[in-house]
Amino acid sequence: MSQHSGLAEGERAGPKTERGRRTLRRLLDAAGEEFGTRGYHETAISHITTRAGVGLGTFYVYFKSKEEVFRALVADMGARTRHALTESTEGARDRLEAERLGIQAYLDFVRTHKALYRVVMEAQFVAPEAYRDYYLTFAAAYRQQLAQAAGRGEISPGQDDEVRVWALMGASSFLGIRYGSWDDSADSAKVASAAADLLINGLAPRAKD
Amino acid sequence: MSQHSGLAEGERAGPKTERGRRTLRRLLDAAGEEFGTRGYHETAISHITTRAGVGLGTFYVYFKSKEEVFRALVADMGARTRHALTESTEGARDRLEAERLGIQAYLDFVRTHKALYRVVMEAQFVAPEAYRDYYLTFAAAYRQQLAQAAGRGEISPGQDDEVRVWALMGASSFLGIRYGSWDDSADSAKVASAAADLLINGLAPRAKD
Amino acid sequence: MSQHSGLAEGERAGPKTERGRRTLRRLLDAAGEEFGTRGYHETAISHITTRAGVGLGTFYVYFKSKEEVFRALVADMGARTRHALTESTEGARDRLEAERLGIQAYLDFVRTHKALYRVVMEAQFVAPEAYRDYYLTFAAAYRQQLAQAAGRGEISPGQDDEVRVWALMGASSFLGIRYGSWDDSADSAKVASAAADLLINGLAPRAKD
Amino acid sequence: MSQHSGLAEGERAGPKTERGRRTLRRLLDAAGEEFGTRGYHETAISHITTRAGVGLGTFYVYFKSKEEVFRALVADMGARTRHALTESTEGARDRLEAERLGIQAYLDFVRTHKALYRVVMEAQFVAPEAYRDYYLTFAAAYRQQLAQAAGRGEISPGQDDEVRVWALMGASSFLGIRYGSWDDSADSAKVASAAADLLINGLAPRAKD
DNA sequence: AATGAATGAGCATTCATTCAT
DNA sequence: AATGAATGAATGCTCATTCAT
Repeated sequence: MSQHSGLAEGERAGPKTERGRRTLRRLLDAAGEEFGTRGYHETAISHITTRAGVGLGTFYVYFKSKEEVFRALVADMGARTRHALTESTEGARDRLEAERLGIQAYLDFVRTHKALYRVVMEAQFVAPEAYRDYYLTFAAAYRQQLAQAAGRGEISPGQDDEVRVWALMGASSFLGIRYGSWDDSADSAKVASAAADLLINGLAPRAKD
Repeated sequence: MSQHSGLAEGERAGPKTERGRRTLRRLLDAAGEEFGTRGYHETAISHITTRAGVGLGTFYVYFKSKEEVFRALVADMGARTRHALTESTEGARDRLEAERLGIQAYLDFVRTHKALYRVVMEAQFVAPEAYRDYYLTFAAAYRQQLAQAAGRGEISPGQDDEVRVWALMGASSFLGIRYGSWDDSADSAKVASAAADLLINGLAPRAKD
Repeated sequence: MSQHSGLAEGERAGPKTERGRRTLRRLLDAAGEEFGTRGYHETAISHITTRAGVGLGTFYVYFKSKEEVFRALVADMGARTRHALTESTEGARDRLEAERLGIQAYLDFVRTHKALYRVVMEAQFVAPEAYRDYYLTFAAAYRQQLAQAAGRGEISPGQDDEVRVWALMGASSFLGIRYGSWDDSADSAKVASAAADLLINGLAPRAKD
Repeated sequence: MSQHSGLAEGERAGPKTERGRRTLRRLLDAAGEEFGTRGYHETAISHITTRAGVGLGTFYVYFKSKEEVFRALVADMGARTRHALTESTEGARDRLEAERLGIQAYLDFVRTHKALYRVVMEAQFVAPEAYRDYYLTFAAAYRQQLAQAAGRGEISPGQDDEVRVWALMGASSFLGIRYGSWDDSADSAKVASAAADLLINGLAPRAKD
């Protein structure tokens, strides 16, 4: 689903030499780290190049602008997240189990990629189209999963899949903020379990209650 | 719960004269509009004062810094949102109905306060504590509602109310982005209904299915 | 014909305080000096503000950009030159005498305004429209003088006044470079006399020759 | 007087291989085109090498600096202009006719070499010595022509040949700007005729008037 | 209370030039 | 001969904030 190229789609021909490729990767990593910790506006290009251990001008050999790296990072992050989720739910028995596994995988992913996660969030204001793309791509794939699962009878048909998808993404996203970014001390399996319980069975009182 | 004072809690004593109060309100409104449409970093103090029709220096008579107005705006928005939600769910028969009403009210609120809504979102990066406060305050009240409702048997006890609250806030929040900010053409009652159906009954296949 | 305002036409409302007016004038003078001696591209805004004795940011209180001061300077110079020429030829008996007086006045003007003169020349490349305007305005006025003089029989009608005007402006201009900018040791009256002799009587052999 | 070598006088030994000579020519042509259309300061070496279809580093195999190519271009242009003028006036009956032919040839030359002509003009600010040389060389040759013609009685002796030469060059130069660069729609023969009439017969009223 | 002028730290970006291959 | 990667000095411009009036 993605080769983790680190290169945004539509990028112009990459570096020709091995050295060039190494520099590019360094720059990308440094940018992710800096943007992710200081935020877009507090990050100066010189912060990135210093961290990457290259000269200031070198940055502009690889990127047209500050925004461009940022966008590349967001796209890269989208591909990686989708990849992680796909992998984590591969072994699920059915969609309901996949939901739980997905939430947990997402939490863990956020925890291990805090910096890049922040980049995605900030994209909302720095590169809105990139942010939109991120979630639109996500939503489209998610909807398909839901439709297929409904077809197989694994989940209820629901009233509107687009609405369900956004509600589900929102739930995970906020749990990611609360239990991934802000406080990562909770047991992610338990959080995922409690969340899955809500999303699978709903708020309504159960028979046994 | 709030008188829509437009003044953040903890604000130092307000203006003494009527003229002063008017200037303050103008500045606050202008700031909301500017921050909400151009974003924090693209907004210059001069944009705000120009829109407010006052001199540049006047801004600093009323606020200590750019961030301060921003924070005041976020706090104000939090109070207003809570107020709107409280009002909207007042007539609900039970918690389940309140959920649906709350979602719809939230969507409508976002739609009618797009600019200020954006301010809240951006607070995540501009004034993280304000953003945290916003949701923490929200979450606390929400948890209480849930606990009381569970006590009354209106909803299932669930595994972890903190988790449920964040999942529910996330769902609404993303629906707010999708159907409030990005595309406000959909029927908010239908969206709320579909969302409430998911959150109340869950994804799991129903008896009738 | 001009009030030597130092302000380009179309300038937005000027400074409101006396202090502001003084700062503007200082900036304008400093810019003229710097551009005139180092050239546009070698001049940094900081050179100008340092010379003017104001802070760097102050520059941008009065001008929108580096190019804007430059253009203001060109326009100002145009007005001043026209003024000087008008004055110098006021007492002339007829057009022929006016030509000689004009050339000499022009030489003297260039010599005493070397810096600003250079600015005009460089405008050709920095602000072509300003340069065009400069000469177009000049040419229009000059043509009128010629037409009136021809009507009075003071000069021959000629084949094409536009051509004559440009040839005459070119002649003066180059003499200005040669005897004004490059080498100002020659007697400007003699140069003007020799030039006027050529332009009035032509190259053709004279009767007495 | 020149073989249009494209190489400035004083250039260090040229390329040894045929390939090298071709690269040099390409670079020179590309530089002329770029400098001539974008101007010196807007032209980056990379523009030149891209247009020439060679690598960036290659430029420095052939030129020591950006200014060096520029100067080479100016010198080349001087040689070519002189050549064109010499050729155009070869068949003239006398100096007066040569003047007219020269003006027309100059106009036509400017029109067909707009880019390079701009380079010469800009030399005034980029490489003043080159510009000086250009006109000094010109002036020297012109003076000689005038002196000889005066000796032959073809033109009046005049008061000062240096002055005459500069006035004449200026006239042609400005006509070149006005009717060569800015507006090349006029009939160059007519313009030359009107200009020659002025320069040959002067402004003074004629007998027949 | 109101304001406009002044400020300078800060930053993105450009580009001529060098150099190892 | 050819080149692409690397560099860092240089600079235009923005803007939050201060302050004298």
